[in-house]
Amino acid sequence: MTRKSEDASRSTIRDVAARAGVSASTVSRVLGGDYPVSATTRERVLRAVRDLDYVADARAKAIAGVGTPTLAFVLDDITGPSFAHMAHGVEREATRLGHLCLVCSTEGDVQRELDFIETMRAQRAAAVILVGGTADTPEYRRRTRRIADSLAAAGSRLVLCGRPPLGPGAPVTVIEYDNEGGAFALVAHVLAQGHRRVLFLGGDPDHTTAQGRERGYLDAHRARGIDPDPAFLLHGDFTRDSGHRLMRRALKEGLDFTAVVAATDMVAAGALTALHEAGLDVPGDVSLVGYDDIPFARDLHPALTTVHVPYEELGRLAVRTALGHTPDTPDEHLLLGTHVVVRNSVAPAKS
Amino acid sequence: MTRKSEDASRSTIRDVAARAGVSASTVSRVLGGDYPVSATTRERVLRAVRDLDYVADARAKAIAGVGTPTLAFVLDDITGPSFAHMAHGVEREATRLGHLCLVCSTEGDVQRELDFIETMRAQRAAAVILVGGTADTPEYRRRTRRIADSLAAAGSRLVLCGRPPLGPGAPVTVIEYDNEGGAFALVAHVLAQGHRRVLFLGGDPDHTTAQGRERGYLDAHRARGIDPDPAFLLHGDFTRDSGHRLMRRALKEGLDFTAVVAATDMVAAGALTALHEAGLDVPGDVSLVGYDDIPFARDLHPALTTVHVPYEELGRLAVRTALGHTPDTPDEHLLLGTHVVVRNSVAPAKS
DNA sequence: GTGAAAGCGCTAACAC
DNA sequence: GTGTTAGCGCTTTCAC
Repeated sequence: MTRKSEDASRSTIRDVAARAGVSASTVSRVLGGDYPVSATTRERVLRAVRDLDYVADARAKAIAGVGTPTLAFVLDDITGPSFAHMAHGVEREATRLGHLCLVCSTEGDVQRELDFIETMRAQRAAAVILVGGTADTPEYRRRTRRIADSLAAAGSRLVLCGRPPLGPGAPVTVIEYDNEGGAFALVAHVLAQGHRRVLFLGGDPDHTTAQGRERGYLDAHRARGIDPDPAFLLHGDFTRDSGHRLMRRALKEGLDFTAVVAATDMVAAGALTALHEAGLDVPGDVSLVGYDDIPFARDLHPALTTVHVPYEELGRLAVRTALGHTPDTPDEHLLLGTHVVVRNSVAPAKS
Repeated sequence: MTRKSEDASRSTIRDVAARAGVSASTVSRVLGGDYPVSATTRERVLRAVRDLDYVADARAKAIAGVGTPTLAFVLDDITGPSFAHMAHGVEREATRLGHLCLVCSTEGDVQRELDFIETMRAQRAAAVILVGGTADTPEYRRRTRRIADSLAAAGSRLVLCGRPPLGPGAPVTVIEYDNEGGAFALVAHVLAQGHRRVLFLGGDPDHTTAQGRERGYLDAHRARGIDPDPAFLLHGDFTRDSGHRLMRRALKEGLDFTAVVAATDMVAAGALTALHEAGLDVPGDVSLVGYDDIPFARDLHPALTTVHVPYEELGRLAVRTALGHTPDTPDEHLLLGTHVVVRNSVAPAKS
């Protein structure tokens, strides 16, 4: 039966030393691992440690130069399935590599993002991973570039995961996936089924991820010599509710389409429900596709044709590359591929 | 144009002091905020800070007694929607209260959980929040109890969020929701529609959450004087794939049921797809209900009847109560209510 | 108003 | 093997 400390909250290495009748250095040594200490001393120290339920203060160790490295990641909202998968990848790999993980959800607030990064710099985080796209403005690039420089100067590293590069020369690691290419392939698939009036349920027009997917949508049309009707480009966000709302609106306005491309599977889910509510059959009356290939996509009815994105892999790679980075490593930029997963939500166009 | 430091990685308060021609204490004072410092000195210091892109080491501040408080939360896998929502609640509230958040996914590995908690104790985290149910064994309780004591002795706090108490006297804060009650109401609703042969697609029989829901299922039957067929109790985990697998098996084995109760919405989603694949209509041929009320539940077809659980609220409350705890606060135990959300996946039994 | 000195909890270089 | 000392980067008395 281990006796509990009287006041573990204050128990320090010196308390342990005192109780064991040795010096603090000795305690440090037995706890530290590989250092010759006599068996009996070690025993006494260990006993004192147990009695006091002592555990060394990690912060103190850190400033003494032997801390557990930490890694930070910041995302919009962990609640989105694709974010969650990236986060999971980051988290797993960090743990595997013996790093602690600090998180922050910004709820899309740029200031929060900035503040958090500064805090991470103060924490001397080994790397800061920005997860997911963002509103891309010149101002944003300028600020982020500065952050990247600061972090780099401090021996840390900024990682953009699922977010485009900042431009040449910025000391950042970027791991992204091909939104444009994926959307292109997806829309090409829809067009190949004969659809010509294809609705696009997009996100925030300033958001990089939304932009990439929209570009793919547009390019796929142009590649076929089709000039997409601007009225078919709807904007919202990446949530289920946005998809539902947008779809209802399109229906109410009497937009004449035979297929709809949703910017994410969540959006597609909401859209699907709106379609069902309107008594429309998918894909009989209208075809529908999503993007992300979240696990749930298979359970929609009909099972959703979508684009698979290796989110977990993305997260894992982000930490691996960031942590593997040394001052002479060239700045890395990985672009992961995606592929269309054909299921049952697309049918040939009627006419 | 801010001049960038030559080597910000080493720039310390003394570097700033030197550059500003003052002492370290003075720098500390101007950065610290409320302390009389002459305007010109302050200006010089601030300039040096900018020039060197200096930011005080948070770890050092911490051991000097003025750190940013930190809070840790550990869960199985952020990828599950309900976990994600709890995490989100925790994260938001922590941020609001000015705390940093450390995360750890255990992937269900008990040892990982233990190790992480110990690490958090070393980090002097203000509270450690264990999110989600777990396999409940005497061994588990003993260990967790010890952890709770250690944490308490160190002035920290163990919080069980969505996990049952450890027994009397343990210094823990527990915020849970009523699995049993929710399941009871849900199953009662199904039985009220005349169903008598109701399949239960459960989770790990040792897992507290799974157990609670299973108890609710059983009790609802008994309350009606029905003795549920043990063959109708299937066990798996809380994933979509588990639901799919279990449902297929039940179908293949020719189990004769008219309704199915899934332990989570994810399980229900997989089950629904399996039902569809078998050419069965829901709720025409068989009724189906889930648990958790994840956003997606509305987009299943038919929209899923389920139990709403205030996950975010749960997370928020967990941190609020934990952080509000003082040595003389009585140990709190909050049990949040749930309610059935009736949608379209249940129909009256045929016969 | 500002600096020198002590101290936070730890590790490491240097003695013995 | 083990203790003493210095030092990590910061804050905070305590003097002046």
